[in-house]
Amino acid sequence: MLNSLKAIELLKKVALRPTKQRIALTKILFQENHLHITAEELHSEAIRKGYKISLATVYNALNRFKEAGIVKQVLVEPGKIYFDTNTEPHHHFYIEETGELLDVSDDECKIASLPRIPAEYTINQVQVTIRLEKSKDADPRSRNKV
Amino acid sequence: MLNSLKAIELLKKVALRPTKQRIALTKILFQENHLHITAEELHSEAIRKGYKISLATVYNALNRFKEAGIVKQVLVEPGKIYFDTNTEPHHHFYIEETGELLDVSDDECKIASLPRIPAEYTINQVQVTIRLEKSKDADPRSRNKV
DNA sequence: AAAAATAATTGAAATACTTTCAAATAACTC
DNA sequence: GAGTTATTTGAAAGTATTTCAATTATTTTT
Repeated sequence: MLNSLKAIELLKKVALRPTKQRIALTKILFQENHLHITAEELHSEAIRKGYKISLATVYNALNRFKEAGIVKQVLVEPGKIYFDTNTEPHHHFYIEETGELLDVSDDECKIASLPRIPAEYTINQVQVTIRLEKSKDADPRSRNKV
Repeated sequence: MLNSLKAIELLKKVALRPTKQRIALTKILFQENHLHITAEELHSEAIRKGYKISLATVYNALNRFKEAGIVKQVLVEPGKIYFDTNTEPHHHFYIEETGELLDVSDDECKIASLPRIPAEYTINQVQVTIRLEKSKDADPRSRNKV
């Protein structure tokens, strides 16, 4: 977990007021390992850690963080927004049964060809989501097929 | 638009009772060109065409269609489910400003390398979403600048 | 072709997630 | 430290979707 000074530094760098609540969330979010977390989960974790913060503030903060470019949204499940602290170009495994999200580095998943982009548009983001499910049969030969 | 006989045929093939409402939706959905549509949009379209059908039924029907594998869900916008009548492996352009979804054929977007799949899991689906935005330099005089 | 069994449709209520509101509070500027 | 500006908050509202239980439609059985 980040210390408060580092958290304040990060918030100031992206021109966000380092309030008590944002510092708390920043400390939880920006760890060594990247995180995939919903607003509700982040709120629970903050409360568990003893911070006094409302759910509305967590939603507000995450939206400011997103605008500031320090988190990204990931949409893999209907009606649920995951926030990803990894803002580098990368992709995801999504495990349907558990709702678990795993990072796939840009290196591990290369796109060979992209289609022609419609005129007047530019690419904002290319997202690859690889949806996984528990193998239904024990036969190893049929695994990893597309 | 499909005729009723073709619609009934399709529904029977996937073991769904061909009710009046499902036949109506099937006729709207499975056209020459593939469709990306939300439940609300499909409901409006059905009403506009003169069918008597409730929104709850549209939601129910789309979920049955999804289970039967004749439509697929596409998640590109928070809190909104698009249904795609193209069930072949393919990808999408998503235009942020308009909420428009465009198909990208499998051929046009080739993935060169996939990461190692975690043990005991199989790939269910690989989705590539290419998010587009209107090029910022719409003014021709400002083009080609860094 | 009834009768019995099964499944689908419906409006309304419930749910889940997220945003908005306006008042109180906190953080910044001078 | 006074004044300005932004943030936090609980509550209410908003949005999309699901569930409910009663009614109605469809299929199966006889």
